Amino acid sequence: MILKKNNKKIAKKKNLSEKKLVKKEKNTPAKNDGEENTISTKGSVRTPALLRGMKDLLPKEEFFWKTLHHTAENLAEAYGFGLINTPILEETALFVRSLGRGTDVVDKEMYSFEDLDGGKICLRPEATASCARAFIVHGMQSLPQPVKFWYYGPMFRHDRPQAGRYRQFTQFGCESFGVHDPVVDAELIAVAYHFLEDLGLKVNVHLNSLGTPEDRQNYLIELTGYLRTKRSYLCEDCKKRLVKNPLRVLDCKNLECKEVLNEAPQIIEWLSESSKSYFMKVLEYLDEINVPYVLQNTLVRGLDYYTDTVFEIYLEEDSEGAQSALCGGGRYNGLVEQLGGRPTPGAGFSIGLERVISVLRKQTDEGTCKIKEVFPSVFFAQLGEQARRRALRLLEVLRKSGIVVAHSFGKSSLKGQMEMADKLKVRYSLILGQKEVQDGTAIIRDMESGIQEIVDQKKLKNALEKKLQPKV
RNA sequence: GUGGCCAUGGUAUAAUGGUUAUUACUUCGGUUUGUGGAACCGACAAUACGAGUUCAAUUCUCGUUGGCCACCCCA
Repeated sequence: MILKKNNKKIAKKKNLSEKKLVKKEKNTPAKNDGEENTISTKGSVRTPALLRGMKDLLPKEEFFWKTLHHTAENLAEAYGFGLINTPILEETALFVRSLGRGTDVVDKEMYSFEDLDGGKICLRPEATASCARAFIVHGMQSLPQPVKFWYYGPMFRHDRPQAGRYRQFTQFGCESFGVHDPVVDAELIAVAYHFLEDLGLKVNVHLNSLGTPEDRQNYLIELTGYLRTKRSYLCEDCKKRLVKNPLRVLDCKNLECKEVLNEAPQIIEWLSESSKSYFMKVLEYLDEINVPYVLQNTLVRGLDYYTDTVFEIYLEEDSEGAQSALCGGGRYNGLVEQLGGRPTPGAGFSIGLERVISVLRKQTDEGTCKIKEVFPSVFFAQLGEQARRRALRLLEVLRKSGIVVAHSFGKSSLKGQMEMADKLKVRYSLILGQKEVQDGTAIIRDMESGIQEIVDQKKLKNALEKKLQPKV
């Protein structure tokens, strides 16, 4: 059918030049596999597209990812967190019960579907609930407390894609279960802060406390009461929020709403004495370990499970941009119980790595990025079949001694290989030709000065190590 | 989910209701075959998809898909 259509189209273009006609015909599929849309301008088969909001991580970005992973691993382990890897697929109920019905994440953004056996499952939209589940399932309440996890992996939310927002994204996060102590909160904030700081980012920690669920409930009543009296001044969105999730009115960006909020009751004033002093302790500990922070009494988090301390970390400059929240987290003392475990306090944070990388890339363009990519410092050029064989062997030796050597066996001309060496910006090239193979030597060429020296193949490794040592 | 802007080779771009779709970078090959950074030459390679208007659409219109931005929300 499609074939017919195409012919029709070609027939229509009867005044096309012969050349163009031939080209078009070449692009016509010889046969159709029965799939729809198999026609493409590029060849006879339509290339399946990248799904919306998804992203391929290409080798040119790998370096960032590697750095982030190392940084996360080192930091988390230094603070005594143990790696946990929970499945990407979970029971849908896990998130409905923890994040709460009525939150956008659960209501609109979950990739949930029916399993082959009829069970309701979904792609995890976050990892905290999974950690809590694992904590319960593996009876970790009988481990020495706190139990500290760190995780690193993909999360899924069917949101509308935007800069710094993908449907599959990667989070690094830490969770700490079993201890209700301000030190825990402070430590988590410190880890998140240092992670971003280690990457050379200047960030601000925004901090608030929601108190106990009772505090929150009392405050909520008070706040809703107040907002109702000012209802007519609020924007449309906030009117909806008033019914659905009044706390969110607090961080509305609308100016008139902000004005209304100036007079609104402050959550801090509604905290119980113990919550208040708990929060003060968190601040004191942060001062103690020199983590700067900003109090933000309008900061509430979108997920239901938070209690007491909540925080977000933003990039210091350009705090506009809705996507500038790099990290979010807080305490969730009721979570484990909500999921059917023994009452267990907990706290954690997670960092959106795509956002971090987008900042790092911007800095790289500006030349202010702290992270620098390491290139191979040696290139191996070979000439002729015998040299190629010998080169393979020598490369093994060099690889085992940890020297990163680039090569391009695909190119046969020395000229081509030298061009490649130049593009890779290596410091030295090794040249091995017919002559060298016979003499058992190799040429080491300093790419900057062009000076060459002939070295015995057996001494190649040592010679290179020596040359590379001082500058590295 | 709502609104705005956008869609030309791998990347970045030019142009046009009509004949060979511009240019640069990248990639590949070459300028006497064992030496890179320069110069020159050549090759590969694009109008997102579908429909409509038209003698003729890459250009105009609509739809789809995708991207960016803002909102919502969140990391």
